[in-house]
Amino acid sequence: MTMTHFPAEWLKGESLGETIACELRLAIVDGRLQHGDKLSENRIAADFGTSRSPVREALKTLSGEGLLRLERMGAVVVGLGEAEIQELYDVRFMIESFVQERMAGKETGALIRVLEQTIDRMELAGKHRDIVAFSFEDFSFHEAIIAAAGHDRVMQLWRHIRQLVMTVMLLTTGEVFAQGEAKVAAVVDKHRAIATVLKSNDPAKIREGVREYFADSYVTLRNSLPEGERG
Amino acid sequence: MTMTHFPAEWLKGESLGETIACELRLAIVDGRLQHGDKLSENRIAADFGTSRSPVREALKTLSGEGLLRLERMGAVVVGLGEAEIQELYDVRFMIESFVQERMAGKETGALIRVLEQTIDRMELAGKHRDIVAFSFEDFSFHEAIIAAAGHDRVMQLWRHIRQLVMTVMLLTTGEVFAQGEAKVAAVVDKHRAIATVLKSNDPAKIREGVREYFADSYVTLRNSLPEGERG
DNA sequence: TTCGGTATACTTGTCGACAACCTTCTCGTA
DNA sequence: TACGAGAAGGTTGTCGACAAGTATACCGAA
Repeated sequence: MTMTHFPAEWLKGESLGETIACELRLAIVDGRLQHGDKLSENRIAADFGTSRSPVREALKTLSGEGLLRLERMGAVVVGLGEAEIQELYDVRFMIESFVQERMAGKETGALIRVLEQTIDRMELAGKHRDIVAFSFEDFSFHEAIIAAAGHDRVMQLWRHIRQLVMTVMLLTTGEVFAQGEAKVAAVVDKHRAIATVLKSNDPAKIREGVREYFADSYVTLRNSLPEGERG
Repeated sequence: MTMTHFPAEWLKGESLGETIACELRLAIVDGRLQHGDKLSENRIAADFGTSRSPVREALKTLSGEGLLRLERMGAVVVGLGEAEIQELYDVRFMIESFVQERMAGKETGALIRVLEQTIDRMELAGKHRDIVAFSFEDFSFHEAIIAAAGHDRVMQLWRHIRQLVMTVMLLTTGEVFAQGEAKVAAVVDKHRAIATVLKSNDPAKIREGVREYFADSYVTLRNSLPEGERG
């Protein structure tokens, strides 16, 4: 699954800086840019045919996502190896645990409806083998849950990793699709399970459901990336 | 406690963009810039006597910290009211819980030594009534713990709020000092308690210690800001 | 050969300028 | 008066240029 360009419809209306950030992010996540590579603003600006300003903005964004470090002399790629992806799942787990446990007492009817719609669209995208649509719905599912908590500052944390999560999902979805329809269906089911425990409004069930989801996700991921994809 | 300028020694060697970010951050946190205020890059650049480039960088940074929103037309201040500060404590609690529980099994000797040194310096700064030094040690204490976990991505999350936390500490420390020596000593003791539970290496004790620390911190905060300080 | 110093090329931080866009105010018209 | 078109001012996104600082390469001397 080679994906040399970020889906154009995902960055409609975005600024040049955002676009460059998305392209560079994808290049880092899929391994075209590897750990230790040094990037120069001038060089990237030349590659993209822009001035340094948007590149500068993009590098700052990516640095904020932890994909690279801004040093005195050039930006060095940190990359996203297996350990880093595990860490990303740790953080997602931490955030979703916090958010979902916090939602135990609240009215979740509206959220549940949105989630079920999202899952249906996800299932449909799975049938059409539409990687971009599928991963987008997957992403939307989790973002909807986090947004529903109404915790501005946790939402802010999420904003710092959302694009990265989206990009990682885009690539892992490709791997999942390559493993056949059963695997795709399993992913859909996992989301239905989350929606179900959320509907139960039982804190213990929710906590366990989230824990299970992420434990399982990491296994899926680990199987998806047998050896390549090192960043 | 009016503090119209960010401590100069904290931004020695920082770029103009960082400096402007720190000054604006302080202005937002201490309420000189209030919720809903609109900021213009041109205006701020004129105020600071710089070009728009560093201002732009600063606004992006502050937007990343959630202190303002970048809209089509100007940046609008989100501010830091009581609810937002509570949320900030939520996030700190979430991060430190994750980090400290994760540290239960590890060798913490080196960390403990650093923490004890830090607490000693904190106590000394308290005796000298040195607000800047005291809050800096307070900040260093928590950052040292988080850094010791060795979890790059959680550290990355921390980076997004560290400056904000530092600024909030700077102001709350002023309030604490105003409440007399006993209160200052209590804050020092709370840190000693954290170091102690960490030394115990007992997960349950650690979890409870962290919980207690933050529960207490929020009470302290609430008492510190009786009605003013709205952002 | 190895070490020290200088020149060189490249890097970032900052600046001022311009174009495209949005908002708002004003003015002419119904 | 009410309303719509258009001008005017303000805003961001992007650009190219310059200065200051740093790593590197090179060259001469010991």
